[in-house]
Amino acid sequence: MATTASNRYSILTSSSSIVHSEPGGMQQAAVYRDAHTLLQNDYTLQGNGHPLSHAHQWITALSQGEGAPWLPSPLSEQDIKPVVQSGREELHNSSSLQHQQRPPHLLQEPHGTHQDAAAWITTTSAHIQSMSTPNGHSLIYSQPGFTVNGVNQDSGQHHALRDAHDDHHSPHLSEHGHQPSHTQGHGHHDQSEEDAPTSDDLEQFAKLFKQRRIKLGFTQADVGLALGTLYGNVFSQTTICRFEALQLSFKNMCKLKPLLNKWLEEADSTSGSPTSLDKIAAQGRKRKKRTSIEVSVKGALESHFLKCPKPGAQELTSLAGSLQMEKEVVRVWFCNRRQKEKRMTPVDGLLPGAEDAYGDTPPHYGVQTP
DNA sequence: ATGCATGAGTA
DNA sequence: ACTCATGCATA
Repeated sequence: MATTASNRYSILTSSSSIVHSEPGGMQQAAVYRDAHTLLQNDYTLQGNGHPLSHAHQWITALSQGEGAPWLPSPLSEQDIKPVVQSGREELHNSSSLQHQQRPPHLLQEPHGTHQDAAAWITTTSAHIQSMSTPNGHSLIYSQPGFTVNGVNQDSGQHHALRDAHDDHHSPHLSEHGHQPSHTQGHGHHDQSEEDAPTSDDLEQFAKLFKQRRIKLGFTQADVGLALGTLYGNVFSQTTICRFEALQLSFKNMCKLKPLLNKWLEEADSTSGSPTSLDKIAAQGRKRKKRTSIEVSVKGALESHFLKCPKPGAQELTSLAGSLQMEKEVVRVWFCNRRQKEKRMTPVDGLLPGAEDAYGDTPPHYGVQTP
């Protein structure tokens, strides 16, 4: 049974009024970017040339009536983000908005042998492998070849311990240093510039950030918008939330930290003249309705994941078939699941013995969730 | 706070 | 086809 979900996407969603016009107060879509470097997150829409990369099944499967609702309209269709603001603060400070960031550090994927063998930090410590933190803290998350030794903590004035995590997997020995970039022999905490933060730094910062943010009375969504006005990069509540919860990849955390740090400074320095303002109006992107997978099915997927986190196309098909789900949904589920494993705060509930049986998921030690 | 989803960039 | 960054929609 359990075939309730996974079929039927609400095709009755919305009237197909594609075009929209901003009646009334239409504000300039603040599109930063004019002739500068762009990053990645700026959806440049044009009326034509839809990025219909992959029209998947749901379209063909059940979209004959008049096209799947989530499909971009064949005509005018823009996809900007509908950033709706809370509508609390409508102050506007004329901050110079600039667009540009791209931290010169943080190398890209080395993709040499292992896709994840990115060697970021590499502190100049002597020993790398002491996961058993005597202090019982220091979040070591060994992801792709990133070694950090959070030994020697200090400033015993914050969180004592979160949980009794005793099941430490075997402290695998990582390869040694191979990144003669620039050794940063920092003996103390100091991470405000462009240096590779350690996972500990990130954890610290995230915590502090959240605290300050709340103190200042901002919501995660507010921050996301503020970042947009400050740097031209808008972020959603989701992202901010994940940052605070350390649910992003290490690399991603590193990228966001400077931005959030800046905002923090701005925020509390100008704690009187709020910032924030425009929101890019957006409208709609027709998305596929979020399919909710039943718990029972999830369980099944989980099981398969433990066995084989990377099922082949064939396996996906059969699995999907037996579960009566679209293959795409299953595929995406696995993708998302894999991403979870790569977060700084790995998913809990890992059974002992079943580790990286596929040589791609390095064991991670990490604890979180206060 | 999270689950499912999209898309750009890669391999 | 997969990873990675990111977010809409939802619990």
